[in-house]
Amino acid sequence: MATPDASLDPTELDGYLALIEVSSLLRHTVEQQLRDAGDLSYVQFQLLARLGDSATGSHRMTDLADGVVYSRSGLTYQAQLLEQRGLVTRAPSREDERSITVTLTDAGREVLATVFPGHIGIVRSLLFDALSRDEVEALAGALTRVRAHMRSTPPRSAAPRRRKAAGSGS
Amino acid sequence: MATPDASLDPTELDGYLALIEVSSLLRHTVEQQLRDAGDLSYVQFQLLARLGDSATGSHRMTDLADGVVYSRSGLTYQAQLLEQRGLVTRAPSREDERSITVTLTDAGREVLATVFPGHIGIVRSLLFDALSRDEVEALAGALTRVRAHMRSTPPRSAAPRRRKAAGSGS
DNA sequence: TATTGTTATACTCTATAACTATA
DNA sequence: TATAGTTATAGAGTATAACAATA
Repeated sequence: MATPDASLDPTELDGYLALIEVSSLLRHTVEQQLRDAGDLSYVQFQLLARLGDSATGSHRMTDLADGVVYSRSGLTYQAQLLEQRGLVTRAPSREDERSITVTLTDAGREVLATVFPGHIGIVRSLLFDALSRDEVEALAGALTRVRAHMRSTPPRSAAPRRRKAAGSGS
Repeated sequence: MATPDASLDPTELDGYLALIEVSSLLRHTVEQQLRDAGDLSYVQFQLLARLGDSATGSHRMTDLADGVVYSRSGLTYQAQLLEQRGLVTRAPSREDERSITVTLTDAGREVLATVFPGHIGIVRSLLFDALSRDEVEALAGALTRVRAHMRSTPPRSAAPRRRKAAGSGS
């Protein structure tokens, strides 16, 4: 068998398959927990968490979209759901009237706080309890590298808000 | 306790966040490639690949469901789509008339072959090109450990009456 | 009665395109 | 014209429960 670019050695293949299964199972388990504990989808949780991480508790819609890799309409949809539940507010920005500033409410922080311990508990028990300290560091190190690589790699279609240069006459 | 179970140290947190983003992006990119190259969803690809890995090219529905973590109805849905496209056949098993044996067709193998190089190419360029050999091994090692741990951990709620012991390989 | 699988159905989520409004 | 966001809409995917058939 040849080993051209389009192949993986056994270690790589195993790593890839393990990554898929691990992330899949972790995601699945976490989603259930989030649903049970706070009636949140994973995306909704990510949005709230992102707002919670911000010093102001706010972000523009566009900034929220970046990193969650979603279509704008998808973000609008999720933001509406969160707003309806009173977990965030949406208000036009004064600096740029085109922008909408999304802000975490107290209720939003509460839900986040309610959900967080269980979330972390799952990540710990499912992901990290199996690993030694060295392995944790190796894993984090490798994945951080990969993440940086991915971020710097032209995603060929996940461009933030680039219109597709679809040839002639749009 | 200063560091209770329900918390993660910075390295762990970073590792977790990196895992989420990496797997998410990888999945997203691969899904597009599979869609473009073979009009397959990731789940459909997984099912075909699983059949392709089998010596006989066949599996029972139940065996296919295991490891893809889906509901049975979800599997039926996907299997129907694949059958309609002629990529698999479904036939009752003679050993156990309750079981359905799903078998990869030549057309299925063809699609798999068409799609595979691009798939692998993405995994390589996105995931492994950023890592040294040592990192690849460390990543694979850690994730393999985690996977084994997860497989041996009671899914806490995804087990109606599923008492299937014996963790299998791969 | 337990297991294998299907069907019916409802729902969530995502993506595309057309649209409004501001820069 | 380009950017920020929404709306309309359509489709894929998933889960649950009821169901039939075999062990």
